[in-house]
Amino acid sequence: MGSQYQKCLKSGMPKPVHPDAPEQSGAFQAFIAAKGLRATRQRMAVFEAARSIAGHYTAEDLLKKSRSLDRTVSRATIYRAIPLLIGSSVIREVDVGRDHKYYLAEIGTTNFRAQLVCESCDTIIEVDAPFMEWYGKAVAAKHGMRPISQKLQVTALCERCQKRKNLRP
Amino acid sequence: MGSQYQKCLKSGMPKPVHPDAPEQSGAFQAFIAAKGLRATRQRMAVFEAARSIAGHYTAEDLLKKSRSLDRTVSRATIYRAIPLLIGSSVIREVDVGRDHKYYLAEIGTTNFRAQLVCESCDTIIEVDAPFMEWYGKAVAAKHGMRPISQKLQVTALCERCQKRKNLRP
DNA sequence: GTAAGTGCAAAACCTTTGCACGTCG
DNA sequence: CGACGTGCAAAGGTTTTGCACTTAC
Repeated sequence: MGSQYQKCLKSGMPKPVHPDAPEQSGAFQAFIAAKGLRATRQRMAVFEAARSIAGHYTAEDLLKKSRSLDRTVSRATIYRAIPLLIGSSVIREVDVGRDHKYYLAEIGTTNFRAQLVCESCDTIIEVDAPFMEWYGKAVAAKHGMRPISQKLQVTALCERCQKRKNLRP
Repeated sequence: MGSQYQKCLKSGMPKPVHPDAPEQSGAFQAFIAAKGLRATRQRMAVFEAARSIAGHYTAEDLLKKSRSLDRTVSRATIYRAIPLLIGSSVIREVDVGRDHKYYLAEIGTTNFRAQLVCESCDTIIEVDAPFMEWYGKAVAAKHGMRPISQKLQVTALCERCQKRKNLRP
């Protein structure tokens, strides 16, 4: 935590990539350029991979997919690229307290989202919960704190796993 | 995750220790006995330590405190005792996505609690949010899932850290 | 050309586990 | 006694980092 990349992103971030924009790749390159970074072959491969995987995926999934686009992408590059992708709003990080974090292609909604996590199969469903954003901010303010972000996470058993006697798939 | 202890606790758990009961230690021993476990010197030391630390603490904090009561307590014993303490409702686990988990002596309230976490100093404030319990369950049900637990976490900057220019203490 | 970026492998970090010994009942 | 519990140290698994080599600009 707290790597050079994260620090770099916190200060003076150019405006985020707009996920709905048709010229996604161009926007990411713009972000890269604005930060004085370089659009390397590996970075672009990770970017393409990050956009193309459906649903929630792990860093390892991202590595596999990236390597299918560019054989030379290493694990270190994945972990170094992730903060850039988050900073440019290409992906979002979802930490549901499992052993690894999940990532998700950001698709434009700015609404607050809650995560419904199946305890058995780890499937994550995201649901809009705009009211929560207000609620969390109000709670923080009530305690003299300046709100930054919030997370609502419901652990549950999905329909399929309810039928399957709670076995991991 | 998913150790023998956790499995053991999931099935046929005797009724939890009542934190408000005056004879706490006795109740914990009762839990231990009901599970066919043994009330060892180390276990009782960890139990006493877990009850005596104020606020949120880490496994390492618990180890230090336990060792101050019984020099022979090892790190392994701490990690093996934690699921027992959780199972008997002596402590509660709080995972706010930091590198380590936090624990907290359970003090009787059965209300749902949200966590207000200071991003800078990691201080955790717990606030009753009974409405959220209903809300989370409703969201799960709406998606055909059977709710198990939920977590509302607000990351913010506490008053002290707002003044201190966000430096970690 | 030169500084940023990369791959590799080792390190870091909390937590878990295998094993031989200790001890509770 | 005999199984449960313990300490120690090593293993686990994800993420980070040091270093020398590449490469984008």
